[in-house]
Amino acid sequence: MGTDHVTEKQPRAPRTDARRNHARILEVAHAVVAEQGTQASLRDIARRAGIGLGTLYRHFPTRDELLETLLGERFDRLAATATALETAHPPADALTEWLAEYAAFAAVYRGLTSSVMATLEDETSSLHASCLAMRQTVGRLLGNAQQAGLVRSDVTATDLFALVNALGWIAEQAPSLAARRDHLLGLVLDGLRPAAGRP
Amino acid sequence: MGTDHVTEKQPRAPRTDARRNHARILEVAHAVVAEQGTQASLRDIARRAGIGLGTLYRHFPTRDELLETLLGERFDRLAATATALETAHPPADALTEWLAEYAAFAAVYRGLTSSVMATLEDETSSLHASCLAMRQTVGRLLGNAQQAGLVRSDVTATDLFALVNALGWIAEQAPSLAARRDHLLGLVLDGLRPAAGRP
DNA sequence: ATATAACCGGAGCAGTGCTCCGCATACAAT
DNA sequence: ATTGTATGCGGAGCACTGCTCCGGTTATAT
Repeated sequence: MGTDHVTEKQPRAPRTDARRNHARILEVAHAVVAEQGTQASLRDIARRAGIGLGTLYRHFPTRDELLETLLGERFDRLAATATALETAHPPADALTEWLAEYAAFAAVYRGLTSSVMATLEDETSSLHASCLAMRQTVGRLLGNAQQAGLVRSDVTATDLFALVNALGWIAEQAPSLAARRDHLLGLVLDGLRPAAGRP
Repeated sequence: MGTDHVTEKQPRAPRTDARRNHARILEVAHAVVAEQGTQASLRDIARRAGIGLGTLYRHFPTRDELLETLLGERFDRLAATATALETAHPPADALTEWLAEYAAFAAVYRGLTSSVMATLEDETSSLHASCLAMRQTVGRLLGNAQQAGLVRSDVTATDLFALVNALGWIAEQAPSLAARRDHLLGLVLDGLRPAAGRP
């Protein structure tokens, strides 16, 4: 049973119009989400992409799936940034710098923080993997800082992630608070430093 | 122009059915909001109260108005608690104790934190007044703690409110995080303490 | 008993997420 | 070039949301 040609089980490549629509959806979705946040209307995205709603839903059956494609790469890049910072900076600097970077990113995509938190909780989410990977990478930075005695040992990566996302949430609530984002981040980070006579 | 009777401009008391519905709405709304959070469907509330949607909207033209009646009293009580703590405890204890109380309250009403933050920003909201009053009262506690040198002087009441609401937000995101709420509150509070050689 | 102001309740509008399926079409085989 | 069909398209439709508007009901004062 061996046909000469490569006709094993090629499921046939997607049609050109499908590929075109796929790309167009991502293009428009990026713009709309940057404008209106992760809660943007999918109908609106379809309309602005000049395609039918059904088409959008076939390409991305759930909102998460769309966000995954939209954000997955960014998350991976943030994880890579963490790894880079790990070798190039002393532990404490690496951690604070990454957190600042993440906060800046969260400022662009409104609603991202909620999505991330929900995703980390929901294992069936398609965004789960990339979020978890990112958290684990940051967990290494945290571990380094703790080993160096620069961060309290009773702080988990989950804690840290929750806090930095909460700061992102604050910034989303009001422009005036967004301006104080760095200040608040500083306050929180000070809370993570070990004090004399504490674990 | 002086009629003997008291017919000056009495706008006439509300009808008994109106009073009954008003009370019933509040009763049901409390239950539903406690169950489903502040984003509960108003249609659902009307349905469960056994009244028409129009009736609900006439009694409370906006969601905020309903929440105001539902939460205003609680807010006032929280403000009163703050005043009580101010005289009964040393500055730092008073502040931390109040914050813990607020966090506990926020845990009951899901979505409350978002409402509060939005309300503080929106002066036209009917909840604005009570929220602002509460924040100002807490601001006094904060001022005392700062004067006693127990809290950094560059922390504003707005900062503090944002942070404690953010902690409430975290707890809403996942049950597992709700369990660590007090721990996270501790972390944040440590960040507020002044360090040597800092303002 | 009656007049009427106050009140009730739901139909209706515009929006949302999401499903389903008849029809058009890109592509392969002839 | 023609034809067959798998594949993809797009919108009608369902169930929900917040909110408005108004014809019919009813409590209350006369």
